[in-house]
Amino acid sequence: MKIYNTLTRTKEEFVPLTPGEVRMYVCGVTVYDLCHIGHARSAIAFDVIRRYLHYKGYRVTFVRNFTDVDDKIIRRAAEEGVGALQMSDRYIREFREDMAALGVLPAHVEPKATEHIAEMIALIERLVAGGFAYAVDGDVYFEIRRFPAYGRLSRKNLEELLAGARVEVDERKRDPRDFALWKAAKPGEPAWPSPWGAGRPGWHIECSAMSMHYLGESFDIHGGGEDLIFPHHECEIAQSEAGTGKPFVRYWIHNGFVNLGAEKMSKSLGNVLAIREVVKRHAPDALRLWMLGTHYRNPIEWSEERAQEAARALERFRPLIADADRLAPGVIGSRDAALDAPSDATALRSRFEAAMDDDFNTAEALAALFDLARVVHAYRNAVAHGDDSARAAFLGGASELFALLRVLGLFEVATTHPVLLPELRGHIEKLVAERDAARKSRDWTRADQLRTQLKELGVTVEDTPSGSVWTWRGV
RNA sequence: GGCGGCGUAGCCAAGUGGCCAAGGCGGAGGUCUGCAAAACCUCUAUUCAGCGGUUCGAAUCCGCUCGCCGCCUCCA
Repeated sequence: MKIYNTLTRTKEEFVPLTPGEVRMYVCGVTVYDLCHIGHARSAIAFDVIRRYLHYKGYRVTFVRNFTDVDDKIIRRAAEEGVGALQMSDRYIREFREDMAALGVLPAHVEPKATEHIAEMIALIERLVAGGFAYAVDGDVYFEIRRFPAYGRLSRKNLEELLAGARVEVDERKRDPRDFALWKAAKPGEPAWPSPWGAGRPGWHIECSAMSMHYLGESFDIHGGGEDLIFPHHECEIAQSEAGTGKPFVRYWIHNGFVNLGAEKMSKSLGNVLAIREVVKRHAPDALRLWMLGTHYRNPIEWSEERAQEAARALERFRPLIADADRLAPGVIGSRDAALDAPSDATALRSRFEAAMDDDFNTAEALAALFDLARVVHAYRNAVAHGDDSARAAFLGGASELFALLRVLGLFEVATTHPVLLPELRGHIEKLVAERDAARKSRDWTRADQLRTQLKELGVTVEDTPSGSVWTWRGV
C-alpha cells in the first residue's frame, strides 16, 4: 500500500511502526461555529482512510481532537455573552451531530485541548529546559533558529519567511518567526496556572501534546486539511521533535479544499456552506459519493448539480439491495453470510483494492464498483428471467459489492429507507395486490390507474416475470 | 516576490512512458415489457490547454507560452 507523504512529496510504501497496527491523529475542528462542507470533506476523507486500513486488517487507533480554547472561541463567546467553555461544548455537540448525519465514525479518542493542559505544560517545560523555548512576560515562545529542520514539511525557506513576514513584529520575540507555546492571560480570559503565570496554550502545542499522549512520541499518520501544513503542522514537528529528540510522524496526509464557485471556502471570506444546510437537501450517501469521485488531494468544487448527479449514480446500486434481500433476507447486511462471489466479482474486488492501495484512490475504486454493479445487475436479470443457476452468483456478487461499498462508508445500513408506518405499508400492499389482480385480468387501464396512485404515495412498482416488486422512497 | 498545484469527451473525473485513454452524469440507438420502470447491449475524446523538444514510443518526461487556483496570516 502506498501513501502520498507531504513530508517527502512522494508516494511511499506504507510501513507502520508496529506491524499490524496503525496509530493516526487528525486535526479536528476549532469549535466556535457550525461546521461547513470543507470540514465534511476532511472528515470523510480520513473516515475512508481509517475504514480502509481496518479493512486491510490493521488494528487502527484513531484520534481526532477538539480545539476548545482559542482566540476565536473567546471572542465569539464574549460577543454572545456566554462562557467560552459553554460555547465550545455546544459546538462539539453540533459537530458530533453533523458527523453522525454524514456517516462519519467517531474517533476512538476525541480529546479536548482544555483537558490536556498539564501535558502541554510538561512539554513546554521540556522545551524550555532543552533551550528550544524562552519565556517573556508570561508568554513562552519556541525559538525557530534552534530547530534547523523548521520549514522542511512546508518547504519554506527560512530567510524568505522572514523577508515575507506580514505579521506585525513583536519586539519581545528573539526572532519574528518564533511562535507562541503559551500565552499570558488577559483579564477575563480563560486561564490556567503555569510556571510562567496564568495563561493558556498556543494553538500548535495542543496537537503535539495530545497526539503524543495517546499515540506515543512517534506514530504513523497525522492528517488534516492542506492549509494546516503551514504553520500548524510545521510547528507541531518542531515542538515534538525538539522535545523528544525522536521522529514525530511517519506519514503526513493532507486533503484538498472544497471550493465554492471558483473560490476557496473559508470563514474569513464569509462564503461557507454549513453541513447542516446541505444534509437537508441531499442524502449523506450522495454527498459522500460526490466527494469520493475526486481524489482526496485534489480540489473539488461544490455545486447542487454535482450532488444531484451523485444521487442519481447512487441509484445504480440501490435496487440490488432490495432484490438480494427479497431472494435471501439478511445476505447483504450480515458478515457471516459468506457467499462465494463469482470470479468476475472477485476480479473487481482486486481492482478495488489495487486502487485503494494506491494512495486511497477512491475515484478509481468507485469505477471498479460501478463495473461490479453492472456484473451483478446482469446476474439479477438472468434470475428475473428464470435462470435459477444465476441465483448464487447474483447473491454472492451483491454481498461482495455492498461489503466494498461499506468500506467507503456507503450503504452502511443495508436497507436504507425511511421508516414505513405499518398502516401505510398495509395500504400500499393492498393497492399492489389490487393492481396485480387487474393485470391478471388484463385490465390495463385499471392497472395503470393504480400505478399512478402508488406513485403519488412515493411507490415505484416494477413488473418482473416473477411478480411485481415495489419500493418506497418516502414522500 | 517565494513555494506548490491544476488545465483530459457536453458536464464531472481517474489515469503520470507502451494492450482499444477508467468510471459517473447527460445524450443517441437497440433488447426486454400490455404499457412502464429498472437493467442489459452498442455508440458518444484518432485524442489529453497551445507550441517546441527528449524517446523506437508521451496525456504522462523536459522547455517555453496562455489560462485558473492554493499556501506564504486565523482557516479542514
